[in-house]
Amino acid sequence: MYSSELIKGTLKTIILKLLSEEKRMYGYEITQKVKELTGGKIQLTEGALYPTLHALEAQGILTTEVVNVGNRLRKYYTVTSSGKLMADEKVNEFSDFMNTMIFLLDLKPKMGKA
Amino acid sequence: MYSSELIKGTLKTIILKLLSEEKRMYGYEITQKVKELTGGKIQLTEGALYPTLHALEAQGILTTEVVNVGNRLRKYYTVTSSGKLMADEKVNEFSDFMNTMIFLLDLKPKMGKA
DNA sequence: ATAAATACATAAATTTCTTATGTATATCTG
DNA sequence: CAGATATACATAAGAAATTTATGTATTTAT
Repeated sequence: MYSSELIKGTLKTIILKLLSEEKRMYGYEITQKVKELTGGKIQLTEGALYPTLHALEAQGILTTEVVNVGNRLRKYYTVTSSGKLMADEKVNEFSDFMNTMIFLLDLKPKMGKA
Repeated sequence: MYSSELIKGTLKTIILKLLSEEKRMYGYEITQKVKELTGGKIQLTEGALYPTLHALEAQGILTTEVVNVGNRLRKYYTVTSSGKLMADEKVNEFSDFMNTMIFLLDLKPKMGKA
């Protein structure tokens, strides 16, 4: 787990990127997917996730459909077309930001398991 | 300029890294150096910078010496030995975090002007 | 002379996230 | 089968970090 300061500000970017790829996902599913993809290094908390999803919905970035599974409900989120634009913008901005930080912090590019 | 959300959480890392390289710097100098190195993409605000410097000093991460230049004062900051350790930790953590994000956001490594 | 730059500082307001709490069903484990 | 854990949502109080605004004062450029 990273110190929480670092992760701040990336939540929307992560949500929009995942939803851009996966068609639709529900909140809990997003937390699990992020945990899985990062080997537990990033764990989204519900208290941060749900309010953010609600806000994105209110802005027309996401739409929802509630589905009953067994006896429990799931709220699926889908990105709208403007949401896809925003997802690209956010990812590009973060990418650009990383390059700036690599230069500023004098980091060597790492060719890892990618 | 990046959306401010992104820059959040990187302030201490930036300060400590610069001070680790430059021996000693004063607050205004840090803002100018960051602005210069990032082509204006990151501009530290005084309202964020000074309280953070004060906090780092209170924690023994930085020490200060006030110098009179002409008729104006400059407060120079220097990293202590524990500050150097913290600088390395912060930079390494951010580097690790970036790798995680590159994977999560499916970004291609960019060989740029570096 | 006036504006802009240099150089510090702090306080109120805002944003964003953490922590805590609440509800309810489903599944695993001994 | 009872209790713990996992699934699945939600919100509210508090904390943390930053923005915006304001203040003081000197120096340099126009």
